[in-house]
Amino acid sequence: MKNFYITTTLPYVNADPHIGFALEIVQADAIARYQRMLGNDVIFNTGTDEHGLKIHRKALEQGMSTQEYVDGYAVKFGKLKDSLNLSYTHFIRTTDAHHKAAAQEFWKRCEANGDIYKKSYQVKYCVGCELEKTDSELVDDKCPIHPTYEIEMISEENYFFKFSAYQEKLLKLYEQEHFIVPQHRQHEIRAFVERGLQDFSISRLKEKMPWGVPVPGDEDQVMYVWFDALVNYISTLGWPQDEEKFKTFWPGVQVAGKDNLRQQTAMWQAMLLSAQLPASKQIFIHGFITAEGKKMSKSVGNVVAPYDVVEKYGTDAVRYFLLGGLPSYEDGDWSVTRFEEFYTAHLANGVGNLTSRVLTMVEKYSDGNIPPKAEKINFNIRSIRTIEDEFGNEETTIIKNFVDEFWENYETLFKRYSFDFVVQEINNFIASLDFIISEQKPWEKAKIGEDISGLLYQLAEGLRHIGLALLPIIPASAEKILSQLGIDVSTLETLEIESEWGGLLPGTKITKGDMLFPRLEK
RNA sequence: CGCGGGGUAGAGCAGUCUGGCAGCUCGCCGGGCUCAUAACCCGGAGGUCACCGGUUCAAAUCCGGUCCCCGCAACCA
Repeated sequence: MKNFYITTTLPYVNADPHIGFALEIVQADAIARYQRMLGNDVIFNTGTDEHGLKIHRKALEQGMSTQEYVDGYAVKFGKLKDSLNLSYTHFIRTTDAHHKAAAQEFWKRCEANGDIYKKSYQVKYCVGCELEKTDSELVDDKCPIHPTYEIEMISEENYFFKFSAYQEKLLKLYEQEHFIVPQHRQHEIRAFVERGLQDFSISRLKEKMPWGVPVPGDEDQVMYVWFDALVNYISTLGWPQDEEKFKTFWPGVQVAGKDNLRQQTAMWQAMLLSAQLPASKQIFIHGFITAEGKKMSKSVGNVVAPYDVVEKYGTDAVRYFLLGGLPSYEDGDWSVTRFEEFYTAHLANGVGNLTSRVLTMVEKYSDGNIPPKAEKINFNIRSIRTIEDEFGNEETTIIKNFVDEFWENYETLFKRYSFDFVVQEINNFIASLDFIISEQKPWEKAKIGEDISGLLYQLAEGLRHIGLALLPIIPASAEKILSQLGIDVSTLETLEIESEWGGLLPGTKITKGDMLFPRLEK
């Protein structure tokens, strides 16, 4: 048994949960569940990023204390666990005392390494707004809200992190193949680092922005939110107090959106190097979700809320679409038509219907008991994937060969985080069973008194494999399939053992349940 | 010359790294079947792989160029 650590990024709590974050956390959940099936001990971390000016301001606007404000959001994000059936083991809030202490210790290590220095720099300031402005916020060097005021230059002393010192080391890190998945993201960040790095500011004046982790040894400054937030990936593991536990789980796998590429694969990695800690093991970068072909935005009002769609379609339908209906590496589109099409084609007509027809046949033709195993039955599986024997004959393979190949592909695709192809592979398996049923016509054979027990066994056993394969994707429905086949999910062995052909015990009583995926109302 | 993604059947996409019969889902047309959730199975129609040029026995794929769309720099993952 190995230890496996996976973490999402922490969503910033200035808005309600977003379907994009639901994608990220469901992907991480599928990976965590898959790793557990392999028999590994898994720590799966998520949480909330709760510091910074934007949050502080929002709380002020809403007339509540900042703590009250973030507490409310922590609850909202925590509810995703039930809503999306998540299996995370750790939920960290960056306002947790142990996290703040860890962030300060991390700071000290970087400082001890000579990577933190104080510098005064110029900021542009609009007196009208009483706020700092970046160049991109200004039009013709004026604040668009207060064009009659002159922008003032004020100078502020902040701490900086020597990002520039890590260019070579980062480039070295990117030589490692598959450090970032997909590959083109690794190329992208490498190109960015090659262009040269600038030290970045990692603190803010406390009098302007009190809502942050105090900088060790300087009463007047708090950490800039990014610096403290990134440390969560290791503070959640008990670093620095529990060095032993930390070492057994770190480095881990990180999941992040493409907007986070620089922070996760460059800044955070440089920070780890500075604190003399191992770099992340691997970082998976997912794309964004558009809504009906358009970018989701609050002002347009087309933001898809995970709670709404779960309420309408159910947890597993949403998980299935997020993982199987969107490209795993690129941007994808959330549209009601596409969602419903996918649901009908693959959940209702696919796995739902297959489960129903297989179980009904076992009921009707085998008194509801799993029949004896077949020695060998030949199936034509040409519609699924052409497998030829040494004579070039396509029709001499039995379902077992097919299953072995299926699990091989399943593993490869899962380890590449190609969830869309994993789901496609499962759908192909389902289609193959549907095809075999049509081809073998068990109802006809039963009518003329032919023995179909071997065939029924293989179909039920095939369904068991589909149930297993679906466990990380749609856990609740997969458990239903398995329990209808008389399998208690809590007694499952590792995937290596369970994926062997023939695990289903003849004589087991099956119990047909309700429809897994009812058809959507037209 | 800021960074990145994309243009493939009516729609949505895969295939491009590593050149080798252009594929998948939905929709459409025709047929089959009754174990199953109006489901399932078979067959069919539908393509200038954005455009121009090059390399090659062979290009959606590699090389050079052109056009167009989208995202990031502003709430928002």
